[in-house]
Formats: sequence, C-alpha cells, structure tokens
Amino acid sequence: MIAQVIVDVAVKQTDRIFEYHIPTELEKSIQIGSRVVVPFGRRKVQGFVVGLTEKSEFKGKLKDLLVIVDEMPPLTPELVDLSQSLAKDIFSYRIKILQAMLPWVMRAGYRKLLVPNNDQAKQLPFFKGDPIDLNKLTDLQQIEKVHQLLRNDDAKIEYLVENRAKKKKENQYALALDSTEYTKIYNTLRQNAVKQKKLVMDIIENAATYPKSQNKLEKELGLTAAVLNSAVKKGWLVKKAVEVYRNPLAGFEDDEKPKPVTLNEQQQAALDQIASAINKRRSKTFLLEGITGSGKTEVYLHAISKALSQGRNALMLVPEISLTPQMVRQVKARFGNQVAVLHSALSEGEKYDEWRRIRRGETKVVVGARSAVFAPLDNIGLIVIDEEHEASYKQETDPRYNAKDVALWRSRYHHCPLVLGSATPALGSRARAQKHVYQLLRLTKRANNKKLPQVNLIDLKHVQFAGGQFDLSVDLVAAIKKRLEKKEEVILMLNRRGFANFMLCRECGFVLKCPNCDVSLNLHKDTNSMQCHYCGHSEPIPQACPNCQSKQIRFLGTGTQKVQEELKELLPGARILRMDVDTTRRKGSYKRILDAFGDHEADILLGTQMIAKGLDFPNVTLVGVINADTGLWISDYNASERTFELLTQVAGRAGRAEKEGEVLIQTYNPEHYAIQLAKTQDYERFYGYEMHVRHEGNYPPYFFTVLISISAKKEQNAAREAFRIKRYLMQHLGQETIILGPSPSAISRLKNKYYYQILVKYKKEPNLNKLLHHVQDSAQEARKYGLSIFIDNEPERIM
DNA sequence: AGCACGCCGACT
DNA sequence: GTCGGCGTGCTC
Repeated sequence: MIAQVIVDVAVKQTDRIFEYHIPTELEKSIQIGSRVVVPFGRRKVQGFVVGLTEKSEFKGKLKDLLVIVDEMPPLTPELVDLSQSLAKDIFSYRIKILQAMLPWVMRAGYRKLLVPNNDQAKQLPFFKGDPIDLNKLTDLQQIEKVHQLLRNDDAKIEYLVENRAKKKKENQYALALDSTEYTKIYNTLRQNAVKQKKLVMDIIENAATYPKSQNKLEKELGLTAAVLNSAVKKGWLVKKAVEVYRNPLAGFEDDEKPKPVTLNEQQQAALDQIASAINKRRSKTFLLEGITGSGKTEVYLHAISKALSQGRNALMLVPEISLTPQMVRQVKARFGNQVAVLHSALSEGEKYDEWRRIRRGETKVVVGARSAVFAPLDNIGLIVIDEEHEASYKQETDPRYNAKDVALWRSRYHHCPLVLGSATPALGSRARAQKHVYQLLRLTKRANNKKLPQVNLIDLKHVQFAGGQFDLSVDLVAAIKKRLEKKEEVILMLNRRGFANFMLCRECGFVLKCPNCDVSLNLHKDTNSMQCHYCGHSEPIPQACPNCQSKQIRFLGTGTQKVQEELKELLPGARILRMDVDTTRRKGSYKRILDAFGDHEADILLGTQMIAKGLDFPNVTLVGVINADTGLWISDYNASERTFELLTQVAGRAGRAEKEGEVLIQTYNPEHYAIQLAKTQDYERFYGYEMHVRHEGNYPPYFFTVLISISAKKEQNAAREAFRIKRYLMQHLGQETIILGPSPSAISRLKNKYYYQILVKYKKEPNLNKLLHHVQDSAQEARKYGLSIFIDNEPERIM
C-alpha cells in the first residue's frame, strides 16, 4: 500500500503530494489523516497522510514510511478534504493549513544529532557520553572537530523528529491489600502516627473511592508525599502514574444551575426556523440580527440543545475577546462536561487536552475562538458564530483564513445550519440576507423588556475639560461621580493603550520613531519606556529631544494609562481597574480583573476595546467613551462600520439589569453619521446609509476585494515588483475590474521591511484565482532579492 | 526549508 | 591538490 503524504516543509516546491510505501506491519494502523514521520532527502520530517492508494505514478523507487505518530489519526477525512480546497482559496500551502487545524504541541520539533560510531569515539570527552545537538553548535573549534569526526567515520549524523505533546500524568494510589486488612493495620499503629492513622481510616471508611490521586489525598486529608511514600513502602498502597486530562474548566463545575428560561415570541420564532433546518438536515445560513439585550445567546443555547437532542453535536464560535469566564460559565452550566472550550487563555497543554477530548468524541459541544472552527468534531448538527461582524474571525497571518467561510464549508459538509448572530451584522452579511442568500431572523425587543440605554454625545470642540488635560470633559466626570455616589459601576473605553501616543519636540517638531518601523513610539509608564506596538522595540524615555536637545518635549495622544492617572486625581477614592493588553498579558489575569469588577471590588473599569464586547455586569449603569474618533479617520473603507459597531457594542454594556443605563460618548465629530446613528443605535438605518457610501466608492459588498502585499528589504525592489504585478494583472483582467495602487502600505516600513500593496476590486473574474496563483509562483523566483508577497482574499484591513 | 552537488577562486 | 563560498536543483 502507498501513502500520499503532505510533508512539513512549507515552501512552494514541496506544496504537493509525496508518496511512500507503507511497510506491511503499519498497514493496518494507517489511515487518512494519520500523522507520520517520513524520510525526506537525507532528513526525516513529519507529514500527514491525505490519501491511500495501491499504485503509484512515481518513476523512482518509493521510500518506506517510518512511523505513525498517534494511535488515532489527528485529522478526520473531512479536515483533510477541507485543507485542500482552503489552500487554493486563500493562497496558502496545504501544510500550513493542516498545522493550523491542530494544537501547537503537535508541530514537530527537529533535531540534528552527532552520534559516535564506535566505542573508541564514544569515550571522547567531546561527547561527554551524549550525542551532540548540531543545531546548537556555534563554537568554531567544535565545528571543526565535528567535521573531523565525520571525515574519519568516527561519528554520523542522525535526524530526529520530536513530538512536543506531553500527556499529563498524575500519581494515583490504589489499595494493595484486601479491604479487611486495613482494620488490623489501624490497630497496630502507634498513637502518635497521626497522619498514618488518618490515611488508613480514610481507606477503611471510603474504600470505594480508591484509587485516589495524590493531589486529592494531600488536599483532603492533609497528607504529605512522605506519608504516602511510606504507605507504599509498607505495602498498603500501590502507586501508579495515570494519564489525565488537564482541566481548564476547574472551578466552573459547581456553578449556579441553569435557570430555566422561557423564550419570548421573537426568540421562539427564530429558534423554530433554526430547529427546522437542524431536523431537515439543511445546510442553510441564518443571520440572527438582534439588538443588544435581545437574548441571542438564549436562542443559541436552545438551538444547541435541539441539535444534541437529535443526537448531533454543535460548534459555537465566539470572538476571543468575549470568550470571558462569564460566557464559558453560561455554556458550561447548561451542558456540563459535554463542553470543550478552546481559547488563548489556556496553556498549550490544556488546549491539547481539550482538543483530544473532542477528537475522541468525548464532547458534544465545542465553544472556541477562530481556530476552533477546525475542531475535529464529527456529526455536526449546528454551527453558531456569535458577534459575526468581528474582524477577528479573519486570521491576519499566514493561513489567512476566515472562520466564517470555513464554517460555511463545514455546514455544507455536515448538512447542518449555520447561524450568524450579531447586533450589528457585517455589512456583507446583512446584504446577503437582503438578497435571500442568508435567511434573516430579527430580534427587535429586549428580552427583559428593558429600554435601551440613553446615549448622549459630548462635543469635545465646545466643552470644558476637567483637570489640566484635554481628555475628560466636566460632564463625563460629573456623571461618573453621580454613579459612584449611588454605589453603581462605570465602564470607560479608550481604544488606545499605553500612556501617550507619541513624543513631540515643541522646539524642532521632531517625533520619536521606531528604528525598525515607520511608526511613532508610545510612552508606557508601567515599564518606564518608549515602545513600538508593532515590533516590540523598547527604549528609555528621552529627557530631552534626541534631535535638538531641547527640554521642550511633550508626550501627546492619550492612552489608558494616562486616563487612569487623571481619574485618580479627579476622583480621589474611586477604585479603578485597567484592562488592556498590558494588564492582561499574564495567564488568568483577564479572569482576575473581570471577577474583581464583578464582585464590586472596583468602581470603574477602564479599558481598550476588549471591554466593549460580551461583558454583562448588572451593576454597570454608565458607559463612557473617552474618544470615539480614534478609529474614524483611518484610511480603511470600513472605518465607519468599525466605529459604529464598536460604539453600539460598548453602549450595550450599560443598564443590563433593573437599573437604567446611560452612555456618554465624547467626540470631535458629533455630526458624523457613524456616531449619530450609534447614538440612536439604529443599525438598519446605518446599514442603509453605509451601503450607499460603499456603492458610491465601489467597495464591498458591491465589489469583491483581494489585497496583494509586496515587501522587500530595499524599497525600490518592493516597488518595482509591485508595478510588474500590476502590469500583469491589467493585461489579464476585465474592464470593470479596478486595480488600486501600487502604493506604500499605511505603515510603509515594518520590522525593517518596506511594504507596497495593490488592491483589486472586481465583480466577476472567473480566472482571478488562477492568475493570482501565477503571480505568487513567479514572485517565488524573486525571493533571492529578499522579496516576499502575500495575497489576502477579502482582507479585513487594508492598511 | 535543508541539504548536496558543482563550479570557481584562493591557499597550502 | 584541496578547501570552502555560493548558485542551483531536488526532496516520493
């Protein structure tokens, strides 16, 4: 038998099938989707089996496949199929996609070792008894020694493929004797052997609970490892290491039981439509458009129950940012340990374990962020994408897949409905619903009949500022004060982290920039440094202008750190929690901050856009947006849509329970339609207006887009290649198609590479995919000039 | 991507 | 005569 293998070498030339002969002893365990180790040239590499055949077209002699890594193939045939069509659609290599489908720990590690060939060489002090890792060798003399050993045939090179995945083991203690023996033992124990007596008594009373884990014995009985060891020595207990799953949901088990929720009429009507598609096994896409507080989540949960009751499984995607403990708790309470959760706050080991539970069919519901769309769940009866407008469903690095497209593919494969839910659907989704490509389901009433919070704009052009800075208006500060006096809580959003955005010299106009990128450095007070938010470069805060030595330097552009300081000054005694990338970097800190705020250990939660989504705190009655304009004037065609969405989402955080909510939005552009319509929270009107704008500008959803980005160490090389590509495209594309650029990207230099881009807008170009693959191939040849290109199908950001 | 092969100049 | 630097081409 012959295995068709995609090897772990992510380049153009190897992005195809390589065939291997399967040794007879491996034939019975190999399957499509198996992870294998194969010889490749003189190395060994990891690969994935994507096909099994009897005959090969290959002219040479096939090599033998070496190892099958896992007992159970990590990939299902479905995922193997998916990887093929997806690779073509998104201009990526198949191996990249296969790897994106699996937890990081399943990526192979490669080692190149020098091992002695004979006993004499083995004794050399050079080896110190162990093989030498050649990839870590830097010393010139040592390298020379290696060459010498190889020449004399005293040593050889061995290639090793390593598995990073470690299964967690736990010590368990089982009874070694008949249960009647333990009473006798107990009676022989000395009076002062307190711990031992405790252990033996537990064995007598709770014999059925054994084998017990070391952790449990230590925690429940207050024993130490020493006591357990002596129990093993005395022959009372036997110790064994057992494989266990890491449990990322520890602490969620004993939460409040699900309260039975009855759906209102609208929710029920939406559910009926979805349920009918589940029953009839129809791969239909629904757009569930529901204003904030209309109870979309309840509809999802009921629909998931429906799928489960049909004996099928359910996949639910949520944005990373709203994958909060609150959310996880809700699903977990409803479906218990049938749920697997996949998100970035888990350790790599935890992700691996959750993934394995899914693969082994031990879970029925998967909740996760973008990459969970590849969860190896079979028999899917429903896919839900919550907050479907979120840009984070599109991956912005190499396999540039959109989880929405992948979900659609899988819903067709499984003949199951796909539900896209949002209060502010992506314009494209809403347009598709208009054309009946998706079925529109609307929830226009708030589930608890609460009024929407009152939204007011504060025009920063005509306002008095509180304190000495120009960030917080007196109106906003007064409103915060009022809420604090009533012991209510406040959420404040400023979509910019750090302390200040840039350093400006008032003498010479110098702005401190990153040495590697074409952006200004941000001041961070917590680390006392100037930081680049793109490449991570960090340097000390200048005391004088680096250009003219003037002391007249200012740090402008307010970030969350600075607002936090101002608030402390203006509202002494107010307890403030700050939540942004800088305060949530450590594992678990996200949950800690939200728990603290939920327990009212703070009065104000100040954060970047990560606080805008999904949070549900009943005691929050005021939401303040410190500057609504931060995203409004960026050059992206969807800047208005993003601003409208963000403001509407964050406004939804106010007044979620009995108390009425209020929203204050500070802006320099109160007349802008995105902000005006966010004030009335009128999505449908925004949709109508924005569609008009897009139509005028020939932008999506009226046109499809592809972004070609070209980068090189030398600016001229990037530009030259970009113009060459444009000429090629102009020759082959139709009259109606618009080609913008090439132009330098918004950040024209990033990590010391120059970026140029071309945007293709088209309505119908049946050959475009082929043409772009050709562009990609031909650019491969120019790689020697340090040139690289990437192609982004339907980009979320054009910057 | 790695790795080898082959060509060429430089050095023992 | 041999070493090593880099361009080229291959990996079932």
